[in-house]
Amino acid sequence: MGEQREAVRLFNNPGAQECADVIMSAASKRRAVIVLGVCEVSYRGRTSSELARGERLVIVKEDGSLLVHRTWGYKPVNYMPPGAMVYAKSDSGSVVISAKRGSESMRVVFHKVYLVATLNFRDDSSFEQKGTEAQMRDAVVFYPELVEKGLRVLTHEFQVKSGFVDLMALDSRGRLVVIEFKANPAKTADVNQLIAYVSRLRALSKERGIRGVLAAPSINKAARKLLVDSGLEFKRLDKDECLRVLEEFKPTMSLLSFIEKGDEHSA
Amino acid sequence: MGEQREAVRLFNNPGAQECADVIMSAASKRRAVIVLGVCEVSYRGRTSSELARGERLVIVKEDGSLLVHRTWGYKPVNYMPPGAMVYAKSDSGSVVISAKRGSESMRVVFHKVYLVATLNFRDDSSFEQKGTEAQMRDAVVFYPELVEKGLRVLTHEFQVKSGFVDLMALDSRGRLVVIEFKANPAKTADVNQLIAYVSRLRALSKERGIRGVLAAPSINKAARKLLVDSGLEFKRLDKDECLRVLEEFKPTMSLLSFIEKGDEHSA
DNA sequence: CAATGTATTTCGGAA
DNA sequence: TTCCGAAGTACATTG
Repeated sequence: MGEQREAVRLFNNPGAQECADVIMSAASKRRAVIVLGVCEVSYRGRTSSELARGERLVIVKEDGSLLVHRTWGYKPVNYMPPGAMVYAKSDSGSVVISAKRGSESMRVVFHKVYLVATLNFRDDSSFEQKGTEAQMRDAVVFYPELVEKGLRVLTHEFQVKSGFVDLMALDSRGRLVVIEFKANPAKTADVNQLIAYVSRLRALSKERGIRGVLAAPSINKAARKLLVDSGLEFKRLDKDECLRVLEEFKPTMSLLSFIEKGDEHSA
Repeated sequence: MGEQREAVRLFNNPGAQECADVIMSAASKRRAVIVLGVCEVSYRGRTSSELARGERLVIVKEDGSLLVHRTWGYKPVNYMPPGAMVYAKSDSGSVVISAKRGSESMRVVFHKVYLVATLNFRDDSSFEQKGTEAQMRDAVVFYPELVEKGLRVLTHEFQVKSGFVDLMALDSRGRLVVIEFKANPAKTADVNQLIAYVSRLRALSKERGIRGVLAAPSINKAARKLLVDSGLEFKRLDKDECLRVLEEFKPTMSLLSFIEKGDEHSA
């Protein structure tokens, strides 16, 4: 017995009809195809784009995604996301690959095809990645001093539906403090969010002493200016510091979590 | 005479040494290479990742970017951005491709190579795209009725980077209108941006009649609620409509642009 | 399904 | 060069 499976099948300098057939056949079997040749590309959908004639690598993947790569750059110059319906046909000596997905459509016309290869690939390995996280908010809930001394947390759902979570607290002088956390360097949009929230809160309560604090590892210059001009505050909050606190309080956390659930039931 | 240039050079089932040589040779000539085969990948840098053995397509581009693609998904499962130094060598029957770029490094080990192809591609076409946020704004500048009848535009810098507010105008009753454009469906963050700007403007000028308009192709539910609750308005603005207007006014545009530059010099 | 945040974000333009 | 925000962002996760 030899190999049953042919991982790569090559078609060198195929005719237009043969090329179209190969692509359609692969698509029907849910196999990926790569095409090397001279093509032009047009796209209509979220925007419109035209890419004139040039030599490129086109990848039709088994999930319907379609990538047009030039010989430089990380990103494809044109593409369709997964889920597109892909068709190929021969048209007066050219190969036309078209893809549709909702209101988006893309069309690749190959004037010359150097190579087509169908891929019957096996790849079920999982992709393992380590080293990302941001549960700064939980850390602050358990150790409010990370933000400032004397802070008492009012809202404290440390159910991590990570999302922009505004924490409400009282400072040492009894003023309401709205805290917004960001795991990444704070941008203008983050400041806008805090401005919008605080301004709504002030409009509702007529309370003048409401403070707004943006807590993040860093903040860019424009954002900082906007923040200060708006009478709000920045607090540098290091991710590693938060993680250390979290580690330290981990046992307490699970215990408290249990107690709170008990409280809920008794309420 | 015949063709001088060979756009694609194929090496079918190459030996490990031959494969490594081909890759190194291509790299030295600044040519892209694609490799089909069985590989495993590890990456160290911004995070750490391991990808176990599987059949994949690897692209080494002429700018030093390195992409590992599976047969599904838009994104490469592993990659190095442009600017990496790429090396290839044969190591006890395997081909090892390594890439370094600052503190980042990636290593692809091919246990079996089905195909290597070096690409000597020509592709100097420009990529033209239409339908961006900036173009929506330009369209409204030339045809304010796209937003509402009687609107007069105050600020009208054509290719100004956005950042603050997109457009200031007066409505038919003389009220100040702040308009923010979004080419994509409007989200909460976009509403926040408008709230923040309008609230600052109101605080500064004590003017009560300031209107805020968010102009976008659509708006999601949460964003709409926030918008309305904040006393602001939504205006559906179709991308294609804007493009048609732009086409119509294109000659006028370049002329006006020229005149404005002239004004700057005379000022 | 919609909405929200993350990304080894990448990419381009302006300060 | 650095900074900053858009992207045809894609993608996972959670309500």
